[in-house]
Amino acid sequence: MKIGELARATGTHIETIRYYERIGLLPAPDRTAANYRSYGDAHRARLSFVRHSRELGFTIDEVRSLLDLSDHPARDCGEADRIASTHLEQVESKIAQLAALRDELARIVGRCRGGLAGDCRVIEALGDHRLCAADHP
Amino acid sequence: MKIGELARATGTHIETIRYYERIGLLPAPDRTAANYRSYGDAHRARLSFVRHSRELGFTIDEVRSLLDLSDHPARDCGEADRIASTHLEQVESKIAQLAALRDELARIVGRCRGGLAGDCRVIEALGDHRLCAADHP
DNA sequence: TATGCAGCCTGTAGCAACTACGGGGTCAAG
DNA sequence: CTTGACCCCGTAGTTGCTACAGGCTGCATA
Repeated sequence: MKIGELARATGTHIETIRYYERIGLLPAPDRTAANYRSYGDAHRARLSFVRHSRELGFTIDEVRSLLDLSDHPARDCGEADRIASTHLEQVESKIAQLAALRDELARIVGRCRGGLAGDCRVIEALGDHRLCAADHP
Repeated sequence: MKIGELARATGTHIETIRYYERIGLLPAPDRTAANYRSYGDAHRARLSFVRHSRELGFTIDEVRSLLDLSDHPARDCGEADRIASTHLEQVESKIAQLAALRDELARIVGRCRGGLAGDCRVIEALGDHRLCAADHP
């Protein structure tokens, strides 16, 4: 299949596919006589793997390691588990961070009663960290 | 105070301060005879405002608008409230997104029983979106 | 046959929001 | 008088794409 088709099949932008090829995340496919990229099912599977991993928030480098493992089925999968677990921890701490942030924002927004910017509690709160209820990032 | 002092006082990198000046977020301060930047309390307050806003996740452009309001106390603060509310919504949806992600990751990680990458459920799950419990970003 | 248009090619530049670096000037202490 | 901490500037790198510009290719239609 051509690049446009692969893009549609995987929900990826054409430019992103070429980008992944450039950075060595996807292998360079064969070319047609007209120099068009020509992909097969293996390419599609690999790109799906990449997209799915990216959607789950893994960095490109992590995806690289995961792909490498997937390419070497005889290797120990402890590394995959470690990458995923570490990432899970990061996601969890990011959630906690954002929750603190949300609380703070909600508190700030709740205090606005309209009127002039000079009296605005939102502006005031932004200027003075001491007005914060709790630590946030 | 000099830039290093301001940096320490606000928990900002020196480069970041210069960057903010370059993009017009902070006014260019006076210079000493040796061409060192020389800051006063107004600068420190403004930088604190910026840092605090950034920590709360506002974009530079949003910070610019908020600073503008803070510079014009006679203006209506509805805009500040709007920016903060919109941002709050974004944070909330980001949290929901990450929570879905966390659930999926936890599910994936939980399935790893060790062994070979070829049999690893983590790798498998990454390759096949259909194995997902729910929609994630 | 001509022509239009979708689709592909390459290479480069842009985005956010910094961060790092190289090569140099300044200043106070020892 | 030299050492080290601090400051200056300008530029390039980071992550993960995305968006051109300028030019082929391939197929359908007039």
